[in-house]
Amino acid sequence: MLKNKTKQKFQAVKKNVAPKNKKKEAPSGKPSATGDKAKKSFSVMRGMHDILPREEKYWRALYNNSAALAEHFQFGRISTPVLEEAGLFVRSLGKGTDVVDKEMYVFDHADGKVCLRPEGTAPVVRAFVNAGMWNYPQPVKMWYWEPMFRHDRPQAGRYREFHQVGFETIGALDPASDAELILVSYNLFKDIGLPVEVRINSIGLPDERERYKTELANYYRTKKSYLCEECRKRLLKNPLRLLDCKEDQCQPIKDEAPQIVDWLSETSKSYFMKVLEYLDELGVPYSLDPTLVRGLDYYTHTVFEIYPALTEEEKNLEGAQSALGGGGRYDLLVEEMSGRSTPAAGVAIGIDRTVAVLKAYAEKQNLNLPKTQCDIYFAQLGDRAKGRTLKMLDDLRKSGLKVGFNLYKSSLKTQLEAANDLKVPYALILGQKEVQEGTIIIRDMESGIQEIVDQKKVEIMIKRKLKKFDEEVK
RNA sequence: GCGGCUAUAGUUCAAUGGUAGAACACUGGUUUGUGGUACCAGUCACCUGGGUUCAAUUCCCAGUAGCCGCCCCA
Repeated sequence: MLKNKTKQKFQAVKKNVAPKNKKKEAPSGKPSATGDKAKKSFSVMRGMHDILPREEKYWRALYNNSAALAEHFQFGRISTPVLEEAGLFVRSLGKGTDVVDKEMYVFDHADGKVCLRPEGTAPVVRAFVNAGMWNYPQPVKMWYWEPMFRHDRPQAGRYREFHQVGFETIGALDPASDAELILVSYNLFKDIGLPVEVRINSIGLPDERERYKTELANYYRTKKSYLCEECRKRLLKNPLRLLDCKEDQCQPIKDEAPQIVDWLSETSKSYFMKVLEYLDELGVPYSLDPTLVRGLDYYTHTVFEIYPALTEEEKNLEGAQSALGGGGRYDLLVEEMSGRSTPAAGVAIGIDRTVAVLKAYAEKQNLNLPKTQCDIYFAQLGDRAKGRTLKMLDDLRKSGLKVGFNLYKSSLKTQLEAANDLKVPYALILGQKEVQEGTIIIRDMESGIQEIVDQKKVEIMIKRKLKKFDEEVK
């Protein structure tokens, strides 16, 4: 849709421009460069999207909350390049994962294969290693808010350029750090009024997982004739994915399947239990999901995903059924990247996806979105007032007042309509007469009562009125 | 990457084998310097290419894009 709309806009613009070109070029007799034939218009590329000013409040709500949480929980902001060596992800995410095999934007470069980063954890770990952060006080806690790229087939909430906010704790092997990350991500949504649920599981260490995988495959092999086609493929290729199957015929088999928790060592198991204990104490609602096995190779122990907590009715909302975020522990990744064993855990949240749900939600619910509201509106009439208005607007800005205005409308009616839309309690009106007299009108938007005051006193008076207004509202 | 559905104004939707209409939004007016309601007017659209046809926005095919399911994931 966006593509077409953008195209149409361009065409509309072209129409307006066309007559001018004709006039200009008619005398020379040369054919117009723009001509009558449609000129190629540009559209946003597939799977990409513009973030328009209208959506900004949702992005800002999320960003502000992320930054506030990061500050409170003491995560330092890190920003890594969009471009990385392709090998970084091949080694960290693992060959055979869809992200690496099918979805990376890879380019040949004189220095070898480079790519647009498909995720945030590997670059952060790379930066950790490069900067020798072992020498920092441990653990090192970092957060990021960055665009990511994956060449996947687009869908609602699934873009080729998307944004993630992520939190990583490197250098701590402590169930409390797992719980802290879950708490931060949970609050990220909860604070702005979006209800979410946490699904959690533990996938232990690689050798435990391998043993389980064998066991799971053995179990499924005995039921092979009852499986759906897709599951038969999974059985050969990636047995863990059998747990993702949504086919009805496979459900009973899935329900009876061995669960990974039972194949974990005592140490792994008690680590997981401890994480759950912390979550209980924090009051973070979670559900154990034995079928949750995340796709990236680097995960160990705790894995979790965050889903919007939707009612049956809301599940039909566009793109609302997928995970908003996910993460887990990756104790072996730093060693894989550097040879130095360092435990770590992290979480990544899909911002575009969250914004989509937030938008759908905002229509029904009262969300804690930042107020872009103005304190007052400044209406002006006539050329002389316009010049004075700019000056006064600047003075009011310096005094900390948020002022709505439109210098390019001359009708007072229109300007007061705008003031009304902004729901400001007071409007200032500056016309020719007021400019001459050095005064300005303060209009009470509710009662319509107006008073004429000296321009020099307007700032103090309006502040006094606003204070009084706020008290009355409370 | 696979399967399906869809494509008309800024948005949400209509109608139509003879080039299109509403609501909301936007601009202006009724009110030559006064909003919240009302009324009036105006601007803006048939995704692209090919085929069938006297004639295609409409039917057919392809492309493209979006959405849904799968895959995967944020």
